[in-house]
Amino acid sequence: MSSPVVTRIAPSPTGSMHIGNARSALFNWLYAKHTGGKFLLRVEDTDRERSTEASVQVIFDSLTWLGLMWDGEPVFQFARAPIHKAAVQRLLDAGHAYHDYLTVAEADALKEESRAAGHALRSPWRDRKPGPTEEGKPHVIRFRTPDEGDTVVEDKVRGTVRFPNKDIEDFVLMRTDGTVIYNLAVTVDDHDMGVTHVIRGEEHLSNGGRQTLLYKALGWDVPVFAHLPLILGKDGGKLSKRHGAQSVGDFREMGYLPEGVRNYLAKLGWGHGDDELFTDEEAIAWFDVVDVVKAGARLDFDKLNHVNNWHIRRADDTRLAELVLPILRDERHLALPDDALARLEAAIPLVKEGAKTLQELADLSLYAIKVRPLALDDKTIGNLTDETRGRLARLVEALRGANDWTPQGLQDLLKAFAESEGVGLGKIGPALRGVLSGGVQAPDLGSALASLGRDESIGRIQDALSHLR
RNA sequence: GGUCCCUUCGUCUAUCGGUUAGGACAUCAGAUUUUCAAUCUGGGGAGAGGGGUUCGACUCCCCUAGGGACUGCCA
Repeated sequence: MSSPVVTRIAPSPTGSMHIGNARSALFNWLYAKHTGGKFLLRVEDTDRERSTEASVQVIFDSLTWLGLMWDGEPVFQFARAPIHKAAVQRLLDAGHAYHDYLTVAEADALKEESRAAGHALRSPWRDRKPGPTEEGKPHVIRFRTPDEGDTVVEDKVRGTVRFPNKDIEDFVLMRTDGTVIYNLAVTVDDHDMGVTHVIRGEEHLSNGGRQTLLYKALGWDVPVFAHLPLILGKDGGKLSKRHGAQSVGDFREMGYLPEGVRNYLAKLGWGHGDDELFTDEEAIAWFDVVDVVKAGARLDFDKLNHVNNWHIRRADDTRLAELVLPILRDERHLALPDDALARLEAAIPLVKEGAKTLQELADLSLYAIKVRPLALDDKTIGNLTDETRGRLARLVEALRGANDWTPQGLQDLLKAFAESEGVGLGKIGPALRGVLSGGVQAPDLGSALASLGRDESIGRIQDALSHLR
């Protein structure tokens, strides 16, 4: 009965993709998936200064990494300039727009006057035909905003929002150089792309009024609008670099999983009862724009960490190992053994419960990929008393004979060994830990031994016993 | 200045006129302990203020205060 939903994300290439933009993309994606509709991408590259090939690529990369794949080919706004111009001409022909020969300075002065008079800018040129002096002179084309009445935006999250027309200025549609302005381009493109639901940041709410005016003047159906609350920084201010992260790339570098970011972002400004941690399938099944919250939300890394940890726990270990490996190799410049990937795969399931990010997962699994002989930290060296050395040597024998090389089996073996030595585990644990890990974090000893394997474990212990005297 | 939006624990939120105002993160205390975590148990913590409407308001209306967006020949 109702036409299929079409949503879109329309970022402009600025060199990075803001996380707020990413959330808009997510909500559009979720809503399209939820309704079985389409999610389109339009690159707003009309600002030729900033629109480099590289910054366009950032948009593709950011969305791809986030797992928000768009349907069909992306639309490039700049390429549609002739269509935009035709729309302006239609507006001109219908009397909804006019040529304005005011200079920038004159327009500024007039805005001041209008403001003082209690209304927005209305150019004298709206009812004046260019004379011989103006013919051929540079000028802009402005929209003829109605003087009376209100423009109403039926917003899915904010309800009915009315803008008095007298307070909406005769905004520019086409610049002196013949290129069109944002509001015109967006309206024409959204219409041509068949967009049914415009879901975007709250900063566009007042543009919703101007665009509604354009849709009506052009004789088109107005799409459903839904304006999302802003994402704020920890201090409640606008999210910026000083808050630690603001672009999709930042979050990626900090070691967040795309599904973790999706989950957290979805929770930021939208909710489904008490559900906090969920999969994409659940989010898609539950999502609806009418459930979006109105107030701006602060980005909280503690909560993000918690959400991300949940997704790391349920992520595939091979995938995690493949993500952690380059961090260790390329970011930390560590020399890795040939079987590094296999070692990481063995270690990750033992340590991932405590990892909030991939960076932490790298810290926690670092012990596993160290190359023998390990450099020992001072604390461990201090622990290697003659007494302890004797015990470790005897432990090596016990390990050689171990027939249950599993975390639990080895845990039991250690307990039994400590007992046979007549001491508590605390007497041998710290030294063994240091010798096995080289001083970095490692899981409990049974798990550490199990993940390292018999040869590597015994080798590391013997290295310590022989290399240090 | 004008227009518009917003306002429940520190943070994200639930509540859709009747609840001891619920949950999550964070925090605090305890348990556990071979590092760091993780885990378990328990605790503290909220309706911006003022008026209405109503038998009854966090919930509806108005005012004030505070925060934010827009007010570009940027998007």
